[in-house]
Amino acid sequence: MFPISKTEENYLKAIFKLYEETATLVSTNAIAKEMNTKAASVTDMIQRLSSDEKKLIHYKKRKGVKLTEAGNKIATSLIRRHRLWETFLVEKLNFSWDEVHEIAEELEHIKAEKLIDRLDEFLGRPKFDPHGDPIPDAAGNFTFRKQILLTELQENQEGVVVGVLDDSPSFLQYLDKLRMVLGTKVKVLERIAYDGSNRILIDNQYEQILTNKVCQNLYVKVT
Amino acid sequence: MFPISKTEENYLKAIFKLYEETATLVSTNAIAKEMNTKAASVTDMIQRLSSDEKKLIHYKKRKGVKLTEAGNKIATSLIRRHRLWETFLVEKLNFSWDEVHEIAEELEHIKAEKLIDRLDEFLGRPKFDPHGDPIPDAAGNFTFRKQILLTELQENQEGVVVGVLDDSPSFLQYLDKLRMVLGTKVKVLERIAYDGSNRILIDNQYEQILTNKVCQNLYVKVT
DNA sequence: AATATTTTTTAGATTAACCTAAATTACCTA
DNA sequence: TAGGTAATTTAGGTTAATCTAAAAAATATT
Repeated sequence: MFPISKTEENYLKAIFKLYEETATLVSTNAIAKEMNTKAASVTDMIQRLSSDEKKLIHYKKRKGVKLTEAGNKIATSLIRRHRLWETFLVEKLNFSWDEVHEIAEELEHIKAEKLIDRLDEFLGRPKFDPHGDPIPDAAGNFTFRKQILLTELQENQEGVVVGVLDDSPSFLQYLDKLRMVLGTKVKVLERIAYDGSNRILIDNQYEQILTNKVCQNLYVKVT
Repeated sequence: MFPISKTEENYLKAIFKLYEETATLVSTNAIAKEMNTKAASVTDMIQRLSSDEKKLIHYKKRKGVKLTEAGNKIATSLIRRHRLWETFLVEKLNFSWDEVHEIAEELEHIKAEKLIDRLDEFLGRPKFDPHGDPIPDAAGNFTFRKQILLTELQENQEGVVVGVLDDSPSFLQYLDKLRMVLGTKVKVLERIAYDGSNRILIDNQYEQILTNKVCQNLYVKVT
């Protein structure tokens, strides 16, 4: 295989991300913004990545781009490396999850297969990184994070409201009063053993006690 | 501080190494050989590293180069990172000591101070890497590996002859016959409890039984 | 539809890191 | 010391990755 530069890898990662977010062909400008560079530079790189020798992206002039199978494989591998290193930094080196991104951004470009596999093993082949994002396995398969009930969230874990089990008007009205909508951030501050009630931080702003019953009817996704 | 590229770092490391080995000004050709590049490229880089903005090496045209204080600091930091990562790979990821070099060669260029400090801590602030080479501390100080007597080397440990205790001609002549000189590699294959004699592998080539008396008069450095 | 605006591409330059070939300097030995 | 060889530097060129400015195409607006 031809060698892929760090820069090329970063472009592939950006295209992967943008395509995932929008599910449409990715525009030159969108890539330029994502990569903090100029549209002209993006066009250059697009031409190289879509060249006959590389074929890492599909490109129709003035239409936009998306990854080919080969490009997708590389991007997935990068995400795997990134998230494994983030997990390492948080779990083994005691970084907090908000300070690991830039360092992982560097580490992810080291390609040695054996290194990644040993790291994966050392970490216990984790399926999710410290932000709750899935870590693709060596074959590139993601485990989708199932949504869980708020009662299943551990103390100090954070999540985002993604749905309800009980969709009765009274429940929804109650949620409304609590200012909890889809996308609201929640954090379990404390779970009171006595009655299963929960001290919840809503939107990083205010605390609220929620009963076990309420929490059993709220779906969240770990973040 | 101005940014230092990976390539510049590698040149500094090479100059450090060559200067340490020869203790004389390092020649353009020596660097070219060490870095697998051409003399002309080396001259280019020498000019950049010795420029008024950088001042990482002392350079007298056609005389050779050596590191400045600033250059030395960078090289030492690189060695620190390299050896810490090697230690990590061997001790935590179960690599064998002969397969870690190239991977560490990549990892060493990641500069985040905090990463290196946390890694150091995670490894228990080791003073030597898996090859027995000293790991400089955060301030750049090396712990010198004390020389020990060959009798103090463990079974299966390897060392390099660095001196003698007894410097009588008869002893030196005997060593000469054994083809043991300064720098000769030795490995303790077996220590015979009965009489304290030692089965030694010399220069990775031939075995020899050495008496306890001989081994008590030979200084080695663990490798 | 005609024009204006935005997006994308092209053209042409720049910088770091390399290269080869040629010129210069240092050194070694007869 | 003269000449020859080896080491070093200079000159000039290449490639990847960037940039700005301008041209071209697509999209929006009147």
